[in-house]
Amino acid sequence: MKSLEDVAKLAKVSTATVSRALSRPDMVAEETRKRILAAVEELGYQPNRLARSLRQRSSRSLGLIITDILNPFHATVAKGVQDAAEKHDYTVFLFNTDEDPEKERRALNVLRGHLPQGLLIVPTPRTRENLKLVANLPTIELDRESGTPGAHSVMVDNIGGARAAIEHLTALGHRRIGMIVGRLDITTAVERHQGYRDGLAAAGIPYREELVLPGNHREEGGRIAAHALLSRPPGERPTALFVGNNEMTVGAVLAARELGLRIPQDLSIVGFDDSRWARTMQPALSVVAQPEYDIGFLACETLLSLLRHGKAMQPVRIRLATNLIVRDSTAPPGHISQP
Amino acid sequence: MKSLEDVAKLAKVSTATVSRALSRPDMVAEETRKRILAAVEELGYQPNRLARSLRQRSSRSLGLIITDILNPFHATVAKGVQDAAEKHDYTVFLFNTDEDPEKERRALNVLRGHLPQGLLIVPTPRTRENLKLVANLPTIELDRESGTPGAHSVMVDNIGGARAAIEHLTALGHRRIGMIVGRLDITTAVERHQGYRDGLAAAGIPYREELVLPGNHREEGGRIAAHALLSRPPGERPTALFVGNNEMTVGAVLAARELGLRIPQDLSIVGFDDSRWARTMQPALSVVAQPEYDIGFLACETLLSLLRHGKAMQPVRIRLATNLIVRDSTAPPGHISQP
DNA sequence: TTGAAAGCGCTAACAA
DNA sequence: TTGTTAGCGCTTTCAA
Repeated sequence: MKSLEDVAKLAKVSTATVSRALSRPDMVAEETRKRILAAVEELGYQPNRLARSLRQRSSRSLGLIITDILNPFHATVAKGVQDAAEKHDYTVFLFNTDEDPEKERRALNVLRGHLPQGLLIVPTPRTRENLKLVANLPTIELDRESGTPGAHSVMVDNIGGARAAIEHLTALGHRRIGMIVGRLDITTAVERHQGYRDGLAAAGIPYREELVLPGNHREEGGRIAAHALLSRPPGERPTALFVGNNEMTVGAVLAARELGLRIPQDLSIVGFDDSRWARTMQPALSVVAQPEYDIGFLACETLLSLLRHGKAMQPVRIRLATNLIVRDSTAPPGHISQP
Repeated sequence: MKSLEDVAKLAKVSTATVSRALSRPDMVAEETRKRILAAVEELGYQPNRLARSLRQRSSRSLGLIITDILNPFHATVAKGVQDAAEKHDYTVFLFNTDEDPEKERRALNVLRGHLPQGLLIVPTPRTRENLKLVANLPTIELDRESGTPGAHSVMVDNIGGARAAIEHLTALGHRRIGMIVGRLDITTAVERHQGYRDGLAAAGIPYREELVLPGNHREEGGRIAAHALLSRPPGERPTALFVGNNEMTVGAVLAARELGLRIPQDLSIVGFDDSRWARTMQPALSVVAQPEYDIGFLACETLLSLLRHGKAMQPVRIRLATNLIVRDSTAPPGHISQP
């Protein structure tokens, strides 16, 4: 690796001048600058970011901690973050927690050593505690909230989205609507559950606990919960299912198939979170779509602007709208009599 | 941030001793070490990795450059890499090129400034040239080859996988088998094409150029190519399609649907690369599965072992086996007469 | 507009 | 076994 000194020698100036030529060009004479840039070019010089960061006591980098890189939702969020960061010449350190608070803790500790300027994080249930490891690091929470007082966040309108899904179903005439909710220690699940209740209330349908089952946010959890709900006696079985995230929706669809229920004739399904899978499934799935990419992009832009303008601001809490996309998995109930 | 000096003061030793206590514990007296660790604990000290790396002139980090984080194949490879890296306490810098050589160049330049110890890269068509930016950086190519002489690589047996797919189809009785091949400037596409030819040859079926169409590795490219192949006159239309990657397979299935072709009655399809989509599609898709996770994990392990044992070794070229999974998208041709 | 010099936090000779 | 010291490559006073 070439260093500033190599460039300085070649351009016959001091290292200080080279440094200025690169980071504050207006402080260097036109003439000198040209000479320096030529030398940089000739040597293929790239600044050593470690040295720069060490000296400046902060690096042009951000941490990004997500819970599941294999989930297309998170992968897309990550892409939004990366694109925004790259635009501003920031490097992103990506960590994956698999929803494991212990992995999150480790990630935060490693991250700390890299002196990032800020952090974007999809919280786990212990994030509030873990964030103490990086106190004072400007942080934005994505998708969910950790409950940290004064935290910034970028989320979607989960309540409104869930409510829209339920209103769509009640408008079709469904009265017995089941929900596969996520883990109730994750705010998105709680909010979507709230939207479900609101939607029922708006249609004057009483809330029935036995129609709501938790799932672990994975395909298998959705499958098991759906099996339980759909195995209820004929008159008790939900005619429609609202599923709290993309992975569990896959499980629910598989369960319906295993039980020989046709969608939408025997069962209507609305999932949360769109995906190619939902789009190309047969029948194509009605879903509450989220602006995943925007969540990441906007969160990153917001964080960077927080960094620029000092962080003595009010907490930023952004809620993006969701979008109900009606496809072919929803129809009036009893379209064809139940088996 | 606390520094070594803070710890040293608290433990009443020199910074050098603290440094040793942390990185070479056996060089420090039991007694002293305990005192130091207590101080570390009390202060919540985390080493500044920038300073350490600057001093050691190399950081405990690796670069990972993939072409499309939104493609589950790549996301899974990335996860394999991350898991292996984490196991050895390495940090991964992840960059995404979107198959754009210019973005790749920028990524390499930024990466360079972070002094990574090694690089894992899914090449683009200009990687061979771009890699000059990081000459001497131990590098392993994943999934594809850039053509750099002496390069290390971890790939799958594309020829064998494709051949197995074709043999499966010919065994079912297909004679007119179309292929949607990828971009021929990417080695995987070339190899899968070769496997296709080999498979045909093994069954004594002549190769027909007009049955092979390129695609751009995206869903839309697959759709367009499939449309063209499947719109041929009845007696000329392929009875089976072999598609060169996961994204294009989605497009091919959509095209078949648009044309009213039933799978597998009217058309058999085999895709390359498994996915949840392929598994839960109806009919479930027959595919050549790749060990995505293992590609990443093994490549990372290999890179780290290269780093440990010096790099004066022979080029490492690992080929992992693929696995033909027969599901419901393949059947004998003319099962039901063509429309 | 430029240069000299100090120092970011750490590690690694070398000395004790 | 421990401490002293120099220095990784850069930025940033301060002085010229």
